[in-house]
Amino acid sequence: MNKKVTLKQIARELDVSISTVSKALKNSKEISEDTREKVQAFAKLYNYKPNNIALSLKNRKTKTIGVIIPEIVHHFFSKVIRGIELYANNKGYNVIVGLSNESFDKEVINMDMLANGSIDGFILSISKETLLQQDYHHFNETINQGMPIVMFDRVVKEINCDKVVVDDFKGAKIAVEKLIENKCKNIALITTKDYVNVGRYRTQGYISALEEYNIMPQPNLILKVDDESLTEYNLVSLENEIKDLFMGNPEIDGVFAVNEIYAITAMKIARKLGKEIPDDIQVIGFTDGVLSKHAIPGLTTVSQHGQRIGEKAAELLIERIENEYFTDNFQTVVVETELIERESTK
Amino acid sequence: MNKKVTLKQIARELDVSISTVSKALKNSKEISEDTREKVQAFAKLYNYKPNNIALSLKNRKTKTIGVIIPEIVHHFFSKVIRGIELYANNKGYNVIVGLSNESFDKEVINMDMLANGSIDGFILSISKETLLQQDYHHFNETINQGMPIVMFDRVVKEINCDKVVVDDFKGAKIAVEKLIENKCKNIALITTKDYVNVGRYRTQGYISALEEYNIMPQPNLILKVDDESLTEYNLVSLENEIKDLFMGNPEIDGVFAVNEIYAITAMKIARKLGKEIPDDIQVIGFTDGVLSKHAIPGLTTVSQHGQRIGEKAAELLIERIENEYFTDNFQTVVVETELIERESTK
DNA sequence: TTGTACGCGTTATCAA
DNA sequence: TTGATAACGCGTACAA
Repeated sequence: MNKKVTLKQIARELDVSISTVSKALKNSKEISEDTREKVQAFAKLYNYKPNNIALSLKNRKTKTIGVIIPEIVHHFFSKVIRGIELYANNKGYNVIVGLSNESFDKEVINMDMLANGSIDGFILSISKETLLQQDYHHFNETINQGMPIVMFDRVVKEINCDKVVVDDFKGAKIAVEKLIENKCKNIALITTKDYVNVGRYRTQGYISALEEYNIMPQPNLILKVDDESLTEYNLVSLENEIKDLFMGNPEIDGVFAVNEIYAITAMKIARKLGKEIPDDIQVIGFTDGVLSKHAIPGLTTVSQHGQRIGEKAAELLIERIENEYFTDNFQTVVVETELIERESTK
Repeated sequence: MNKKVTLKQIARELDVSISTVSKALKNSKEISEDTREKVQAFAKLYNYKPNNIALSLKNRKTKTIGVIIPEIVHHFFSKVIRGIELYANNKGYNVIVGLSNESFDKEVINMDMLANGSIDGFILSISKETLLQQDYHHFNETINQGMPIVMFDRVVKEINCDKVVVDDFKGAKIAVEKLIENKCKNIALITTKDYVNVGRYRTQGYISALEEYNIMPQPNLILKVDDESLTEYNLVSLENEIKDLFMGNPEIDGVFAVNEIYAITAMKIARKLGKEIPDDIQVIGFTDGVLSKHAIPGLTTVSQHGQRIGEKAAELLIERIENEYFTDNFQTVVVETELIERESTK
């Protein structure tokens, strides 16, 4: 077992000083060709690589990005991570991932673990519990210590930092407009409780589209799903709520749902109730994941371009890290959505 | 902006030595109650936290695990990561994620980046390209440098290390036996090319189940999907291959597919060809992801318990790290599969 | 009770 | 051309 070699060991072995070795490996002109070759050959033989930790300590830079997300078993978030990885790796950065699991405490603990020197900056999406409690002190403290943060998707106006968001409002509006243009007269909305701001914006987009066409929003057509558990979708209760929605409003001929699960479940329930898709009811979801693509019929969805969001977030963060201006000029980048049409609409 | 405080700054401020501060913060009896309180109060005020990097350098331990996987936008792998995170965080470890994107080069580069001091050990699943080339030198080099590795799912017998695998053979066998018991007479297999060993084992399980029941495996019922791109499923060509399979063998009344996508696609094609599921054809897949759960009809699958695999891998790795025996006694842990029955079988 | 000195691995500056 | 020294931040054995 050949443990990792250090400069010191090479120096001892070759009977020169540590700094000579260091310089020789950097091809410094100060060192004679002779020793340079000798050192480099030896280093190559023993596969010398500088120790990242020592470099981090010296440079006060870790070349590592911390990512905190609520959940990783989730198509959107994993796409974002892929985007972050892609961009960060290209720039020579590593990515450390922490999961908040939608919990405030875990979010704080994870950030604490990483904020003490392990990383150069954060990319994060806020947990539901944090949004609910509206306690954002940990973000501000981190920023105050000179550690830049970029938020994505679930962002919050109370914090001053770079942000990358989807145009939830516009994405939803375009989707609902599509349904209206497709002759839907009674369009239901299946959304989250209002404290999840992306859900709120999408709800507003829905209403705005209706108003655009002088359609009066009907409160009874709006279902705000009660997901008390925060993390796991309770399928049975979701199905029941949607069933009640359809049974109570048989005139529904279009559905806009703020995520894939809601949309897929709506399709399932509709068909159980004897409705054909898209003939009787047209459905559009949000988030272009595997479910939408492989559903039968294929689900028309608003794609968020998760990977692009990740890349952009990484770009903003690395920009700040490398230029060391941490305090002003914050931007909010909007990544456009795209309506991907499949068979659940006409 | 209050930059992070160090021991040195506290010492200077309070006009004591650095080591006094250090000891005081550790509640050492050596230090007088007086100074202890003074120091602790000051530290608390300025929110002192020891610098992880400095600790890592000193202790030669980073308390960080490196995870290299081929792809993160993938239900199974993200579940494994969740399991790793869960266990690792509990033990005070962080998780750094690298994506090989199924490429040999990226796998090597990513490991190189992390192996130089950034982490204490690896958990990884081998990329398809690496499996194809059968070049495993980077794993051995890493191990030889005293860095422990735990492999999961896509493992390889050539490397001596701890492994966590699914019993692909048994899982497949049980699935196919189920089909046979359900009166299927002509069971097709949709699998990968043989160099993906999990596909190979599942194929063997399929054959073994047939033989158990004295059924002669029919080569024309076995489809080895040609996924040249390695990373992205080419849906159209997949659909065509499956269509040819069904058209060429109308007697097929059961399908076992080695992953979700193959299974879902098989269901889709079967129905396009006018077959009812499960009445005309019963289908079982492998990997219990969102697709299986939300498909209509729900897909019966062999669940791999990804999260448990991740937890176990983390446990094995941390065990080695903390006990510093890196060279022998390697174990291969088999995580049992479970057949989850839904509506695609009778 | 407090402080000094050293080492973790590296690089940069300055001295020889 | 080479080497010694300091510094990054911390903890600890040992000296005062």
